[in-house]
Amino acid sequence: MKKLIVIVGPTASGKSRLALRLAKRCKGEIISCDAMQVYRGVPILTNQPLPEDQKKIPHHLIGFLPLHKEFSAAEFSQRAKSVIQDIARRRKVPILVGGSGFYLKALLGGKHAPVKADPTIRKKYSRLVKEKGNAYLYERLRAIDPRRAKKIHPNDTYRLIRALEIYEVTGRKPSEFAEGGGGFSALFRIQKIGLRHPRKVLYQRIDRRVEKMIRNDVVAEVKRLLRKRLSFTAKRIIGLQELFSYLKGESSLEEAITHIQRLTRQYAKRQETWFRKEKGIRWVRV
RNA sequence: GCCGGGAUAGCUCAGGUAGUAGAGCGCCAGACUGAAAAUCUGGGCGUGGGGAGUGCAAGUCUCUCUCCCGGCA
Repeated sequence: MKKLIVIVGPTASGKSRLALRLAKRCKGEIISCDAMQVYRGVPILTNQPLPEDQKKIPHHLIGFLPLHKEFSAAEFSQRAKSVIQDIARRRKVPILVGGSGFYLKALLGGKHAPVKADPTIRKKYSRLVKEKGNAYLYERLRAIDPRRAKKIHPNDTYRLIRALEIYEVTGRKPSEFAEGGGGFSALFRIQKIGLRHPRKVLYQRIDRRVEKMIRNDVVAEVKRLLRKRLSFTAKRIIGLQELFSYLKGESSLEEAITHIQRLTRQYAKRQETWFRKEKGIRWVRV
């Protein structure tokens, strides 16, 4: 059976470096599993691997998508599957590297409702929430699919809307699309490596990384995007809004930096929560 | 030096008529069914600046000291 290496861990834990080392040693190719590194034009802001490293080792799913395009776990899963199989066919070792736990789950974890996000439907429900509150949406979901409703908190508008969207598009209960064993992950012998640091060290690394981003002139990178149309997904890149507000004179650079550092630390914490519960990871303390 | 205004959770601050304290943010923990770097949930005993006084009882009233911020000199 073919081997698939998966490297997980919070942001700034050193995943890319480890991946590069492994790839050199075992003729591997790297596939990024990162919701934001897919975008073109933001290599500094999203910490994409350096061009020189990408030249030495083939990297995939990095910096290929224009910022006005939406992206999703679904699309990631599709693309990653074909890239990984292609690598394996060429007798190289695919090395999946990333911090987007949900994307990893979409790829390895199994089935999901085959329903694309529909902006019109979502807009409709967003308006409903504003008018009648999320309790109304929750009751509506409970009426059609109590099983799914039970797993969603009434305040979690995001998931409520998604569940109702699935129902509206397919006419079937969202809970029918239950998780199943993924056919894809069965094709490989998966070896998961997790990177871990003491919390204090990780936070220091994050703070330093943000400072380095500034030194590498991330401000210039972001300035070019000021007047561009950005997709819903791309708008959520950490640091984008903060640097925009600096560029528009609404905050100082100092404030923006502190803010970005904090958001990144909070993100890293959530990533740790996600991966901590994941089974079969060999944890490496760096 | 004088006149005001402050000093309460890590930070910013709320706290009629005195009855041992809350909110936002942070922080910690958790969830996560194809927009996830998102979204959501749970967690607050803190020598109430120091000292003295009045009261059954003081963050809350009185006095005093220390420090901070305005204004006037």
